[in-house]
Amino acid sequence: MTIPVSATWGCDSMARTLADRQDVIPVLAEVFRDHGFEGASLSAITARTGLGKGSLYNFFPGGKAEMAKVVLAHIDSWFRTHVFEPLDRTEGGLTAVEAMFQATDAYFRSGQRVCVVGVFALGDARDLFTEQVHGYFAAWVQALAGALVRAGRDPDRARADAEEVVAGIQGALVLSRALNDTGVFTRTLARLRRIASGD
Amino acid sequence: MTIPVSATWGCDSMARTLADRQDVIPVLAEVFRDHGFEGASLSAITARTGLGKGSLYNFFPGGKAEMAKVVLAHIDSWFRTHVFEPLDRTEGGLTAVEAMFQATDAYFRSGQRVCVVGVFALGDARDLFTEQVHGYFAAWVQALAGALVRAGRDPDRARADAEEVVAGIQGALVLSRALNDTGVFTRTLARLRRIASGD
DNA sequence: ACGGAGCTGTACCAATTGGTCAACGACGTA
DNA sequence: TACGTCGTTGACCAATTGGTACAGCTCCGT
Repeated sequence: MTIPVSATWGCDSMARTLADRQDVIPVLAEVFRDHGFEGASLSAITARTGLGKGSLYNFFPGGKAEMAKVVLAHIDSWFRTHVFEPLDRTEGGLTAVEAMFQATDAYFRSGQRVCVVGVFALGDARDLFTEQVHGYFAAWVQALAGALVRAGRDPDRARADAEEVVAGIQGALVLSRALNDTGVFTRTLARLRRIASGD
Repeated sequence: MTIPVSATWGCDSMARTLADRQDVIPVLAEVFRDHGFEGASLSAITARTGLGKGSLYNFFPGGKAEMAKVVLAHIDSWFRTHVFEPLDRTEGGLTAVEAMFQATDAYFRSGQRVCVVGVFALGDARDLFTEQVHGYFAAWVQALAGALVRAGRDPDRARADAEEVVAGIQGALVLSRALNDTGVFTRTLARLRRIASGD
């Protein structure tokens, strides 16, 4: 009945548990992305990850809530290193801003992939993960606004522009998914680029 | 135990069921708004509406799916009469556009209320109500783009602007809810107004 | 070779899910 | 006053939910 682990795995062992927990996180992210927090049932999670409940609760003793927290932390970390910190490091130019748009377009697959944090923000999950949901968007707006200020924009205007860009990205995700048209996302991103570069 | 219907209602009878079914729809909309489609459990619905499951299934034999369809139709109808049609009727000016922004701000309570269609669009429910989700946003973009064209804007530009405004509204809902700050919604709406009026 | 540590699948749990249905009782008519 | 109609209720259903417990397994250090 049961297949020996080594038969399907066959590598050295120490890395096993650590590697697996790490490897599972992106899969969990996809499940939460597709179904939201409430909709991500344990059966869906076990099916997509290929892990039994035992393993899942071994990795994440806190159950679904901990899985979601880890996923949010993983996303936050990705955006911090690939988007927020490059923006923070930028001096005068707008190349980091353009890099942000490219990273965003790639990450969300031109609107075919939805934002987990955005999905959480719209539902009940917001109140379970207030901190992380708030932190993600606040960090994004702040990083972008800072970069715009350093590019010479008026601080109030920079903050307003940053809010509009971040909101615009989220809205483009909603709209392109609703209309099932990646063109909407691409076009909206193009217009947001213009806003970011100061019209 | 049971209170006679006439004691709480006291009107003529023929209208009763019809009136009730109509009255329930906004309550259903609130439940779907708060919890999404999957999250709107029948127990939550019975609690908020005060109706037993029997009455619910008497009004909506199709169950949750029919309730959601009716809610979507109700929302669509509201937007058609209060937003889309005024936009369609407008001739040259932008007063209907400004009216749209005011109606939108009031409807979404400056971002404290979320868009049911947007919530559905991001989740599994999109594929259950493809038609209605698509129709709502397509109609909005089209009505707004038409008004902008009639106000003298280049058709391609008008469509891009309309997409950006509608997406921006949805994004502002996400962002203001995530940051728990209605100011974000108000500010973003102000900037979208500028886009709509041609910078 | 042995033993312990820890990963894994799975049976099981109470609670809840969406949905059904038969009995109840309020109503208008006669 | 009696009756038939019909909306309503809440118990009940199988299925599924998130979560627990545990026995069995593989693996590693000794």
